[in-house]
Amino acid sequence: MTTRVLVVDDDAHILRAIRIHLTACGYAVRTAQTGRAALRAGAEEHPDLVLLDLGLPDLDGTAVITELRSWSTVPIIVLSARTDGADKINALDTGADDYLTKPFSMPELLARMRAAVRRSGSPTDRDTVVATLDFSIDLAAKKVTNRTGTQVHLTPTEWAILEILVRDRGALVSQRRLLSEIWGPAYRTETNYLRVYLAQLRRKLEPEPARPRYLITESGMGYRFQD
Amino acid sequence: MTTRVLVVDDDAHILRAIRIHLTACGYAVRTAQTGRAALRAGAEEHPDLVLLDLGLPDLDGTAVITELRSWSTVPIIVLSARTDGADKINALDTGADDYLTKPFSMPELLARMRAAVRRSGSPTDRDTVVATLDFSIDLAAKKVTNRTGTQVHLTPTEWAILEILVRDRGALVSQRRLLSEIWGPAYRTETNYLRVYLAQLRRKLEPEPARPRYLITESGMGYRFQD
DNA sequence: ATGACTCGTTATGAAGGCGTCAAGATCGGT
DNA sequence: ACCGATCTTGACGCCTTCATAACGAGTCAT
Repeated sequence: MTTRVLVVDDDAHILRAIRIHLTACGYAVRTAQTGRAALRAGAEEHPDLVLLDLGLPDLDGTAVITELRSWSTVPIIVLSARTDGADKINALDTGADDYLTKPFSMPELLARMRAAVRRSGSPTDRDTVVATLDFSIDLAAKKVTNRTGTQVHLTPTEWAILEILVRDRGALVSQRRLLSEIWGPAYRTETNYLRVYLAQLRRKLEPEPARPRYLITESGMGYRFQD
Repeated sequence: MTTRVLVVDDDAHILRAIRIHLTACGYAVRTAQTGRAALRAGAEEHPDLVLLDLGLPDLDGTAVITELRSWSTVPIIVLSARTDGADKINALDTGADDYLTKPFSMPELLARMRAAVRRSGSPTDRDTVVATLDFSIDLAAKKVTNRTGTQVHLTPTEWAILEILVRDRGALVSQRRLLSEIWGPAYRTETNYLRVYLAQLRRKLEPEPARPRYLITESGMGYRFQD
């Protein structure tokens, strides 16, 4: 679930510096040095975010924005050495989401990237539906639908547990984390609660509650949601 | 369809200057000089955009952002005299969409406002008419029609609740969000109100008010409009 | 085999949430 | 000032949900 960033700049040094920083912060980085390469990479890889320098050798920066915007709503943050106000306004009105003037501070860029990704993530509601063979879970609508199409009713606690497990689907979630997040840190040792609620969830979701396919127990460690 | 902007700043001069500029550009401007007034105005008027100064007399600016973000996704642009990088990052991570340092150029602010509104605008509006087997709701005309074709009369509060539920039809809407959007953040815990009005809506809309088909209660979490 | 341990399952009293009704309070128009 | 519509507020009984305990099954080391 890493965020994929397309970085476009004609200066190989800057490109390298940004790549190192972003990779260290957990982003998957793809780079392009020309406008055409940027458009190709955008179409091929559908990045979650674009960092765009306006001073490209082949195409005007605003042309890249226009072209991208003709088919995509991916957030675009412009990085530019031009301090001219008209450039800023032009880029923003063409479809850019944000505009930073070089030199900028790396922490600020990272904060603006987080803000841009956060914005683009929620309203579109794409990744919020997790479907299996037997049921599907809509995290945004807080809705679980059966294979027959009927809705499954979950209590607040059941939903809280399922939500954590599904958000980190595939990964092992420790009992401690579940208990701390739902009941509070003081209940870290009440593993009893988890057994009760996991049983209820299995009865409601699993085709064969006695032999769980999705809500897996890792004995002594925690639980895992498996697709 | 003019864009309504809430401008928050403790300095009356700046407030006045911004108001004049924005009004001249076709925005509908509402102002607030304190954090509390801002939160009240936000809940009452549902602005399309918030311009927020961080240096308020009563509340910390980030507290205002947090409170707004607990129930609203309205774009927030922070205007601040603080040039400190940490403030910027903090505000952005709390939920702000953009951050401008004073003094800023008016054209740039306007361009960033256009970008923020553009982003937030379109993805939410779906069909304005929602029809079920028993009634149909016209969100644009604010009208509800019975199966027999007669119009159902709703009070303003009833309509406000129904509108929120129908706009996010299928999704669970938390009690907190309903109360914050309609009565204001201070009424977050008055779940009593919701019970009364949901009962009234059911009596007017449901074929069998005792056994709701459309206005579903999710105990402990919120309400859902089901098609 | 025994005991220690973890897990799944079920049952139950208590607490809190919910629907309902009805009586004041408030507001707006005549 | 009056009246109707609307909103607030409190009280009551029902129902859902929660915490908790008890018990059986499986696993592992001794």
